[in-house]
Amino acid sequence: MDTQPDVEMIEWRSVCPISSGLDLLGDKWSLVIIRDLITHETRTYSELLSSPEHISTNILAARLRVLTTFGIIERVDPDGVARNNAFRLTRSGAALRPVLEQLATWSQTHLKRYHEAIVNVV
Amino acid sequence: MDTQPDVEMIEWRSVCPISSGLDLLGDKWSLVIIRDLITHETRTYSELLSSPEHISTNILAARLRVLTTFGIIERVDPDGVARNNAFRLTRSGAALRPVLEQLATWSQTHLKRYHEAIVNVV
DNA sequence: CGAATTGAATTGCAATTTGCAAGTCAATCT
DNA sequence: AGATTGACTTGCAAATTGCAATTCAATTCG
Repeated sequence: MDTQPDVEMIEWRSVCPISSGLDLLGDKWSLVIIRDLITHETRTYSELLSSPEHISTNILAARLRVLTTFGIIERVDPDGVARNNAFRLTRSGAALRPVLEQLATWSQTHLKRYHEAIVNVV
Repeated sequence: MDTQPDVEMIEWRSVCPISSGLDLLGDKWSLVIIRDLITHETRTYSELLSSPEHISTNILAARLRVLTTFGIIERVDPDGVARNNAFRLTRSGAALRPVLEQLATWSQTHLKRYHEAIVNVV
């Protein structure tokens, strides 16, 4: 991951919208970050770090950069001091809500037998 | 990945259904395999290999094993000869269709500006 | 006002995962 | 019977992930 990630960084495996969505978001962390921003509106770097899944600092920074590059999240007050900045979903990012809702619904009904502590959020 | 994967192989990062779904399916290949089985009902190993995304043989075998372990796919004619076997979605796997539909819809509307060749499937 | 603290990262390195190429092995065609 | 095909497995290199430590500027504290 470079310091200035470009939109060209992603290799689209095919013209399929499903595989293309996964080319960008198909990893263990991106949608967790987006979940936090759906439930909390805005979150700072350290608030995102404090989520129960324990993302590590370098991975968080890298994902935030990519998500920003692709217009899924944006900084609040981007010209102020870094310390007080936070991230929020763009229109595009907010449009992922139905994807997460469907995933949550599926997990709640089909994963409970393997992971009893799983909770219902939808 | 062991030869006989167990349900214990996955470490659930939290009790959140979204992160838990991603613990199992949050990689670049699982949902691509599931997409193929949604659109084709049953597929053999080599048919899955021939998809345009070009999964490699070891990754495909590993993912099929995990998806089978978690009851998302199953073999057709599991007692026959391996050569003629194929995979198909279980009820649980078929229930992922809305997740993929929502992802496809999102990609079609929000990824086209970065990946012009993306096609509409929903 | 200077020192310690905090928030937002970056860097180095080890461990894990991914991916390519080649090999295995049993079941069919020829 | 020999070659081929389908379904994998194995070995190894490359890329990614994750942990720990470090940096660095902006507050807060004494």
